[in-house]
Parts: sequence; C-alpha cells; structure tokens
Amino acid sequence: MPRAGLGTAAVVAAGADLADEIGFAGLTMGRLAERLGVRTPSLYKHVAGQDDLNRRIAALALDEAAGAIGAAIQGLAGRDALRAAARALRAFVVAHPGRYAATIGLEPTGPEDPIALAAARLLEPFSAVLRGYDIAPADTTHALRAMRSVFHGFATIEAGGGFQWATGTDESFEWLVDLVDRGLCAGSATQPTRSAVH
Amino acid sequence: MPRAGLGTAAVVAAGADLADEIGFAGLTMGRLAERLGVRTPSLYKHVAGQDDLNRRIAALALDEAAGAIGAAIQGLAGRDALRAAARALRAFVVAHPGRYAATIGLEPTGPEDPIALAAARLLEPFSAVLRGYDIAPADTTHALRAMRSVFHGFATIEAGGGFQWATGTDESFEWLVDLVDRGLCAGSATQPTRSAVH
DNA sequence: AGCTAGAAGCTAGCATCATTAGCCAGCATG
DNA sequence: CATGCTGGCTAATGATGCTAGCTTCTAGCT
Repeated sequence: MPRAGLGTAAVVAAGADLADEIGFAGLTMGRLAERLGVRTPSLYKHVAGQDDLNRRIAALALDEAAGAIGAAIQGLAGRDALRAAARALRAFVVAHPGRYAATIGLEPTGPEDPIALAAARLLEPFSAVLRGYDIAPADTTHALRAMRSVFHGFATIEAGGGFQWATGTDESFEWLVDLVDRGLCAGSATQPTRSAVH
Repeated sequence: MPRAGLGTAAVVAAGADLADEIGFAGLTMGRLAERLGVRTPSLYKHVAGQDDLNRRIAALALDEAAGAIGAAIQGLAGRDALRAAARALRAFVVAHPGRYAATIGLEPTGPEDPIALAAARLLEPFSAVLRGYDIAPADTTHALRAMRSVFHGFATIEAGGGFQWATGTDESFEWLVDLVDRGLCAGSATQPTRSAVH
C-alpha cells in the first residue's frame, strides 16, 4: 500500500476545504478520510482527534482572515479602512463558511493556544483601523470589542442563513458600517458624562 | 410501569434547562431521558428527534427572550429603551447559555416555521426601541438588522468565553450600547448622500 | 362497570461515528 | 543489508441517534 504522503497541514487544509463545501456540521472524520483517499484511523497519525482538527481549522481560518483583512486595508485610513476591513471579513465568511463556523464558540486553552495567537493576529488589522479614528486610549479595548461584536454578529447571522433576511443584505451591511463609523467619530468628538463614570 | 406523564412541552422545557446546565453541545437524548426518569426511545413519542428538539428549544428561547426584552423596555424610549433592551438580551444569554446556543445557526424551513415566528416576535421589541429614534422609514430594516447583529455578536462572543476577554466586559458592553446610540442619533440628524442612493 | 383504542412506556436491535489497539509495509539511516 | 521509525491498515469498542414492535395504562364511550 503506497503512502499517501499526508501531513498535519495537509489534513487540516483538506478538512477546512471540506467544511466549506459541505458545512462544518457535516465534517466528519470518515468523510475527511475518504476525501484524502485514506482510512479513518490513519488521520489520527496527523491529528489528535476531531476536537484537535476543529481547533486547527479554526486557527487556520483566523489566520487567513487576519491576512485578508490586513491586505485589504493597506494604504487606507478612517472610514475607508473601516469599510475595507468589514467587507474583507464579510467576503471571507461568505467564501469560507465552514472555516468560519469552526471559529465560533471555542475557548483557547491558554495564552499559548494557537487559537489565542491567531485571534490576537486577527485583532491587529482592526487595531490599525481604529488608529484612523480619534479614540481615547482608555477606550480602545472597548472599541475593538465593539467592532468585533458588530462584524462577527453580522457575519454569523448572514452565514447562518439569517431569518427573514435574503433581500437587501448588501445595503444593510453598508448601513451597518456607516453606523459604526458614525459611532466611532461621535465618540471621539463628544466625551459625555457617562464616559467619565468609570 | 407508571406513566411519567410527559408531553412535548415538558420534554422541550427539560431539554432547555439541561442545555443551560451542561451546555448545548452536551445535550443528548440519553441524558435528557435520564433527567426525565425515562428511557431514551420514549422521548420519540413527544419529539421527532434531536433536530426537532433543538429547534423547539430554539423557538422557546427566542420566545422567552422576546418576552423578557419586551418587558424590560416598558415605558422607556430612546437611549433608555435601547440600553434596557440590550441589557435584557445580554442577561438572558448569560442566564440561559444553552437555550441561546440552540438559536445559533439554524435556518427556518419556511415562513410558518415556529422558529421564524419566534424570531419575528423577537424583532418586535427592537422595532419599538427604534421608534424612539428618528430613523427614515426606508432605513428601519437596516437599523433593525444592525441592532440584531450588534447585540447578537456581543452575546455570542461573551457566551462563548470570548478570547482575551474576561475583564471590563461590563464597561465594554455599555460602551457598545452608547456607540449604537450615537450611530442611530447621528444617522437621523444627518442624511448624507449615501442614504439618498436607494 | 366494562370495552376499546390510542397514547406512552419499554426492550432489542441497527447504523453511524469517534477512537483505540495492534499489526505490517515502506523508507531512511547506520 | 539490517534496523527502526513513520504512516498506513484491519479489527474492535463504546457512545449515540433512531426504528421496530410489544405491552400496559388510561380516557372515553356504551
């Protein structure tokens, strides 16, 4: 029996592709093995198990997303950068729903977890976008979390099929980006009482 | 063998409680049966299967969330209503992580699907909040989707353990609410060119 | 009160999966 | 050429969802 010449990276990549094709929920060790022309137990030579596979796919996805967004905002600033970043994230989720689904609802085991590292890398381009706005240093964490929440929320809802969704999604997305842009601008200009509370 | 006196509602409620306790991922037909003092196959007299159970739990959760948010915004308007709604949703997700997880990433089979109906009911209190802002009628759909994305995003990230999260989450949440408030206010005051496009 | 029919429970059994144990073949190094 | 590691395999186990088919309880009718 000839060797298939697999490796951890190849297995993870194939798993990510398969998840994108048939949906993350349908990603099974058996199907992945079949896709790779190999019997199921052989996968365990490259991956510790399904959970490990999922986490590796998630880390890969976060890394790829970070790269795509970073590239998208090159040379842009302010609202242009915000829009570019948001669009790039959305495009990634639409193009890779399985990969993205793998990133939902997982806890890094520690600060050295590849997932935590990849997540940190994904935060970086968003930090860059934020630098184009006039945000108080004490508020950057909040602003980062806000951006993450907003676009993550939109992406998951859209990727999950939304509810009554379907029509006008593009417009709604641009509207959402503008809302965030307005919020970030206004937040820097006016520092009302409530910001002085904490 | 004495009858347990179950019914679909009782099974679904027990499933929702169990999901909140041990996590939605750990909700299994066997465990639920055990909790109800019944053998696994008996559940199939009340529920078509695991998928059906999950969808019913999701519908229940959406319905309960809609009720909680609706109650929370009674007598409030504008920013007060927005904050109350957002806090109520967040409180619900924190108190019922299993229920909420059941609502993530499911597609209603049709407009008559109980999930679609419950989702529509959840939209209602948010519509009420929006009425406290001066949003152009053509933009209400976008604004609704925006609110849903924002708070869904924050809730899921927080429920999923977040990433480097943990500290200052409350502050970040309030900051996010204020950002949306600013965005909604500014969106009504200024009607820039892009709003006149469609 | 007794009969009947359907609802609600049960045992047994099957299919699918993830996972482990243990074997064997190819390849690279001495 | 021997040797040992690596990566593939078969076989088997245990968990889980689900179906089939039997039995018993109970509601409702006569």
